[in-house]
Amino acid sequence: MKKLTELEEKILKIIWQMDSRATVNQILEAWEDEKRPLYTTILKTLQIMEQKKLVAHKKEGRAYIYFPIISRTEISGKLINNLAATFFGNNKIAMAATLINDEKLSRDEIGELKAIIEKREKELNNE
Amino acid sequence: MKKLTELEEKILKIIWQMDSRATVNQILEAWEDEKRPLYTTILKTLQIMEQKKLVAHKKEGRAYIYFPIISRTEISGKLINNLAATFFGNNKIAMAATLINDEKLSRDEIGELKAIIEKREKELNNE
DNA sequence: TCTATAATACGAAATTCTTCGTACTTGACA
DNA sequence: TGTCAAGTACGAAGAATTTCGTATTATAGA
Repeated sequence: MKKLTELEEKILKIIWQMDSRATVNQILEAWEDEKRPLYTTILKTLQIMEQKKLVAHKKEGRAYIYFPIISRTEISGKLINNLAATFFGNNKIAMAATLINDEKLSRDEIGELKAIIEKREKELNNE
Repeated sequence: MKKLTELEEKILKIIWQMDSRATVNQILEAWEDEKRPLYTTILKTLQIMEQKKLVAHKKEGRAYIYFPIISRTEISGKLINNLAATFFGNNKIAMAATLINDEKLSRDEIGELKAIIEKREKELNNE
């Protein structure tokens, strides 16, 4: 799977925020930050994304509802791996350390993360 | 700063692997995975990257040596934030959890990560 | 200093992504 | 069932990225 384009990524992000189903107009209304694209730009991009098997649609009432057909986990896993490879010499620990130390996690978040790690440790011991 | 293009990202990755300084030919020789671009493609891209203030060069012997003028931390921080925003509703803990649980970290790596977290916890307590 | 050649410069073609304009289709409702 | 507005289709223009071809420059070595 090739890297997502700028627009593809933004569109998917919004669809996910909308519980993984949205019409063109809903995507348009939910558009964040910079200037919104035209209705037809989003539609056209969705049609291309459909060819690429990133999304599919079904008709509901008058309009099409688009939904992703690749999982968020699948894409994000690939992107995380790519990030680790490109910027951290494939060292995921170094990447996690950046996340922990540079990205201003709060005390509570650090606590949560510790709990996740300890849970994972236990799981590994029981395998 | 806009997202890096495919080629820009690959070129930077290689330069970093080379201790942050490489000639066009060195980049070419170190090219990974898929088919190598032409010499002039890499050169041209470096020249464009220079306009964008991503790299600079100096002459050494007969050839130019290129080096990044943005820090790896700066770029990766932005990309990590973007990834968290796009795929994890801005929840960095969820992203870290994916990294820990899905990306097959070994027992040792988990241990390392725990140490990093505990160190960070202490720092937070002393602030 | 002359020459061969390694290296850069750069415009234009090719490709990919995004935008735009407009034609076509369809369903709600009078 | 006719109309109109909401929605889709789609080709072509525009923009950005990548590739290519060829001209120019410059240094190492004879």
